[in-house]
Amino acid sequence: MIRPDNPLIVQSDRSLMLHTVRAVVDAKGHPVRDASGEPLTEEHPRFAEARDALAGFAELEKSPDYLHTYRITPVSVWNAAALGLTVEKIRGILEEYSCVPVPKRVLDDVRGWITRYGLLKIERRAGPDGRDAFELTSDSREALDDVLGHEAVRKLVKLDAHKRVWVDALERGTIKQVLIKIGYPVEDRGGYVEGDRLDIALRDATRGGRTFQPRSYQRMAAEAFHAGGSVVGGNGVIVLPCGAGKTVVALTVMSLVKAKTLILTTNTVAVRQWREELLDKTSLRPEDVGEYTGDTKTVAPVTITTYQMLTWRRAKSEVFEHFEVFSRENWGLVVYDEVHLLPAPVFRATAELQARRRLGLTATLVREDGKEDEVFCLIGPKRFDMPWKVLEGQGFIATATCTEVRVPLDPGAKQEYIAAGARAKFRVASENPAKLRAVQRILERHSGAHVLIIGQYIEQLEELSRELKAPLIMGKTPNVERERLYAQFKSGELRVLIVSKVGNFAVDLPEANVAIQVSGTFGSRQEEAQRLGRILRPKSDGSAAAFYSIVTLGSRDQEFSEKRQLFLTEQGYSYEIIEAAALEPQQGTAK
DNA sequence: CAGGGGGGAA
DNA sequence: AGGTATCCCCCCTG
Repeated sequence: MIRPDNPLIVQSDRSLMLHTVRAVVDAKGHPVRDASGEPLTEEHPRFAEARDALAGFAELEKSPDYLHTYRITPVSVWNAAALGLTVEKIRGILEEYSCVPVPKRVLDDVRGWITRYGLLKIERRAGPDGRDAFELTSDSREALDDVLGHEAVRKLVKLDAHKRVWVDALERGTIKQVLIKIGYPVEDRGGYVEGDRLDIALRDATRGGRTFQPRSYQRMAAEAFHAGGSVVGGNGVIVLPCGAGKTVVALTVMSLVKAKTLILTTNTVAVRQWREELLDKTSLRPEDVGEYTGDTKTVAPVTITTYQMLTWRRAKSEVFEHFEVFSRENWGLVVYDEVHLLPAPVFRATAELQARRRLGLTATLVREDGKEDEVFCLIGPKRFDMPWKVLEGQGFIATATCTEVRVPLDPGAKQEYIAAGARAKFRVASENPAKLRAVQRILERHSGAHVLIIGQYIEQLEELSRELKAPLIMGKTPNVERERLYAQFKSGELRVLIVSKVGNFAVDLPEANVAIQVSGTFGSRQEEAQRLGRILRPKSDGSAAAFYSIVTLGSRDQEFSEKRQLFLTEQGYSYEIIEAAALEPQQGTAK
């Protein structure tokens, strides 16, 4: 039933336009105007539910005030399909919110994609020589012939006399990468090696003296990953907001798999935090958990390392030396922390790990390099997700307000901005000295708060550090120093901490409740989400968190800022936009 | 053996 | 696209 007052328009190019507001009309249907004659608008009553329904299978592309644009993409549909969304359900959602008939072509495209997912399967067969062999199969001979028509596929497979298609165990990952590129996401039913057994349990009242229970959604996520046993389950991605406790999901999965585990993460501090969590919340003893980093190289039944370690090569060498060390161990599970950041070379290493269970953890499945399909085929599809606002509603992550503060370009920097080339303009605008004053006003506004100031240009951050007399943590800050400052911040001794890109992720600072972003990496949606994530740990007093993004009015900085906000907007956060002047005390009450 | 500096990589 | 920061190893110093 199509209703003309619905908020959605579905176009045949698979773009979706969603109205965020509608005009306020009087009883006669005339627009109501305010005192100055401007027509009044109100949030469209079906906007929020439509936005939440679309988030399941479409990606937000643009979010100006009145009209949000989404796009339905193959990977977004495949991830939805992995969670059981069907063409009929998608049709139902589109028709529920659309104000015009849904073009048949859109549904045909979606049907085509969903049909192709799982049309090709990889099955394990006992080979003649007793070794495992893998067969690429399909109920559709036509589909098999179609992919065999591609040179890249033929190079990776062997056909036998019965025209059956065989894949070498070493090419199991590569064939999936090639096939997804030509539109065939394979269902890998090849199963896993079990790995060396490791007795690991979550620490509970009877074991450690202290009670620890995963939250219900953490348990659900772990079980969704594990479900299906040794053939279907056991690989894929769990998507949970920052601060929702993804580590605990991994620990729960480990207690289900009970095998040697390799954990890959982004940096050394994260390695240490993983280790502490493992020792705190599981039955593992210190000697069971090894750190493998630049500082310490211990391989233990549970080993934690960084992505860069995994792909490190000697100059001009082809060999991943450390990866070879890990290859010798019989892992039953590999955990990919912050899987959206997986560097491209890790895909190559991961292609060789297809026989191991693989758990990806992330807050945002989006990447800015468009390699979502590689994550999909090498780690696995999305197995579980939970919208940020749902967890916020249940009190598991803090309520947060987002504010974009627009600061005019400092007069002193104006000439420089005009003279700068297109490339340099972004940097000049990002480092706008006038941002300092806005930061100071925000600090006054939140006088008792624990504030993180986050930016990407070291010079800018050093300047802020001098002016605000607050310490700065950046790449060259030694780990000891970092840990000292983080500890001071946690204890409350330190109220304001400035961090460079180091602070983007994997830093657990439960007390932080205000974040001020002064510059960022171009239009990175995931970076914006990570930075908001720094302040989402629920506060002991249940208070709200505040996120500020300071941008230079009318500049490249402001344009990129719009792009950065897309993911969080998709999740239901809305940015209040204010001018810097509104932060000044004398005008503070005016709204 | 800890810590700092240099160079390379993605 | 855009460019910075970061992390790794190795070598040096005391």
